[in-house]
Amino acid sequence: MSRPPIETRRPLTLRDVSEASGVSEMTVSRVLRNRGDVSEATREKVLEAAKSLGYVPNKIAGALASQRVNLVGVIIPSLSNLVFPEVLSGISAELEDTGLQPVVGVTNYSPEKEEAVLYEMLSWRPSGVIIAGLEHTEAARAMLENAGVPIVEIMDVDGQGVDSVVGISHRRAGLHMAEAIIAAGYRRIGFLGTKMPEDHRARKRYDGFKEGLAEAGITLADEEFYQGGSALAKGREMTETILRRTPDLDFLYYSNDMIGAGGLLWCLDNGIDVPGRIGLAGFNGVDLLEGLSVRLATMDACRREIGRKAAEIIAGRPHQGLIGGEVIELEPVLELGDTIRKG
Amino acid sequence: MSRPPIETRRPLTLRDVSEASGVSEMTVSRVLRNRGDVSEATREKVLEAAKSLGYVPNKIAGALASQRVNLVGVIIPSLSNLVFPEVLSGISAELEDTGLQPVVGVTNYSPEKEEAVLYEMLSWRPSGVIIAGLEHTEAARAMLENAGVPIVEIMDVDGQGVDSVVGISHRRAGLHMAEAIIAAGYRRIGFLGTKMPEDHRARKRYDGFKEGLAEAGITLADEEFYQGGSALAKGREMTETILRRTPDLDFLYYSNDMIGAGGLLWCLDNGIDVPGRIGLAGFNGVDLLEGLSVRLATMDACRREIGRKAAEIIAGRPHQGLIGGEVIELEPVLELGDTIRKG
DNA sequence: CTGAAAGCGCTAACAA
DNA sequence: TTGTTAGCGCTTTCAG
Repeated sequence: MSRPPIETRRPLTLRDVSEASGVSEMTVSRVLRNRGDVSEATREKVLEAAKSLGYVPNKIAGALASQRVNLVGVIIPSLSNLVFPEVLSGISAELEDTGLQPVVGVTNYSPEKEEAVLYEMLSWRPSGVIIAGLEHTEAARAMLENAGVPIVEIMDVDGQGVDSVVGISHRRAGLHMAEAIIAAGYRRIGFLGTKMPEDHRARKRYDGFKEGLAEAGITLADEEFYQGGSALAKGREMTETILRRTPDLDFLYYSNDMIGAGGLLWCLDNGIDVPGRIGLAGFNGVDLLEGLSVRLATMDACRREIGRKAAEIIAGRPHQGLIGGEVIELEPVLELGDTIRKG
Repeated sequence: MSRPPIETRRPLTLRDVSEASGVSEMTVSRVLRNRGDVSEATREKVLEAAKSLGYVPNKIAGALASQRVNLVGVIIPSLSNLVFPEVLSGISAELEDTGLQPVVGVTNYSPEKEEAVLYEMLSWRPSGVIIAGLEHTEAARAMLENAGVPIVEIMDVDGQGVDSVVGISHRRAGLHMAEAIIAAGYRRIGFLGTKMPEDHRARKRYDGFKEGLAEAGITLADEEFYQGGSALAKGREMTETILRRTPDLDFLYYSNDMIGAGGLLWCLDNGIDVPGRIGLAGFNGVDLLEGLSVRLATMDACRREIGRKAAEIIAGRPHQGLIGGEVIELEPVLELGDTIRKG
């Protein structure tokens, strides 16, 4: 079933509206942007002409002329990670009434791809850039430094940012989780996470976690890593694997909630007493999982809030002058749930 | 801890590279775009100058001059629906090597927001637009018709598209699910879904489902709708509610996999025999859930594939001439899983 | 309140 | 292989 081709006519310009309304291009432009004083009469004439023609302004030309682009570049590692759509949603909510629009680029956790995406974004001369993480290639870092627009690095505060930074300390998140686990009396502790050298935040949590254990004179009893696949399913598998290998583990710390939920479900299916026989904890506070009958212990990473604050910095910067260099550290909240023994 | 402000120097232009390399702007431009023949010697000179200056081309100016924009507008209702990030991922994969870049706009299922987002997108004169659904405001439809670039409406084929269409028939998806359920011997059937007047695809599945039941002389025994909140949790709640109200139901059809999974978990927790006492089915084939011990019956909506095909149409159009009007209907695959009785 | 002129930074088209 | 010229469609600036 095919229909006649869309006709490719010349796109309408300001001039068309100008001619149709008998008003100069300049005045038409003023009306369409709500700038300067225009008499109500001309205003209406113009608006009507524009509407009846179906005129859509050309922002390319507008941006070139005004040297102003209402776009904010947002660079994130992934859209399937669940965490990032939430950050995005915070950004998008905060930007709602500012006239700014987020443009998303995805890097798949590849520094090279990140560099390429950043280059591409900067070539559109956005009003600001929000980028996940503090670790970038040298070239990317140079681009960020020279972009001449506000840059906000998000998610992580453990390191040195280029301009502003909004996030949590993943190192301390891991450390605090270790402390809570030890305080609850667990001693034979296993770690389960992703095998992703480029997931710096997961790594920092891992490091912080081990640090926290070390403070209590404990070392990780076992660990297990995975790559790709459905996180829930991987959580099951890994849990089975690690418990088979090291049966006396009494706690499993998962580097994210999805694998943690998989592990939890596996334990429940297999009649393992949680948190009596074994305790579990994840990371992120994914609300997706709120419907589980047993609530997994986790740490909320303040994802929406991070998005909001980052967007706020970009949107606010022009007003408060180009200050730059804010560092906003949010405090992740430990939620004990039902998978860590109380007292 | 604050650092000195980012210095706001004049952005570099082609002219700066031209002067630094002693080559004309035009030749610099050619080198940077890999266009036309340039001697290896000049080429290297230019590249080095550009790199050492840290020059990033201005696509705004480039796009205006060349009347070409390597952006593809993608307009979707939501990023938290899980389905859409998957579609996006298909689009982004297909566009990978075409030089085209997706730009995402989110409508929150609001037709007015969709109209606004579309207007905004078209004002950047993208090379094409991919938009979810066939239902738009009159103004939005007019914009799509007059955009002068390929338009692909995705997800749904039940209705009349503006240009090309890639999707599945949600009506028939619902209908087939009804047939499968009846064939398995279930008779007292309940429906659980979202209370979203603007989710036309869910509505079409609902209609198709009832149609399928009607063919067998059956009517829906009960139904329950929800709005907002964690889908998994809502699935639990609604399942409890509907079964309390209508205890003799022997099948529950959920309008998406997440609430379906919530219902499944509730049944398992409450020792209800699935699929013996009651059968369950969802919709979407969300791999996120692959780790459940009992696999929910579902219908894969071919989300990545839809994204791929849509992007392929946009990317391919310039080559095969502006034909327009393809309609690609994909066939959702019924996956019986473990929650529908066999035979 | 309205209009005219001069670009924004780049590329198409042509000339050398 | 390289350079020159003339815009792309809009906004800034300044003059009426």
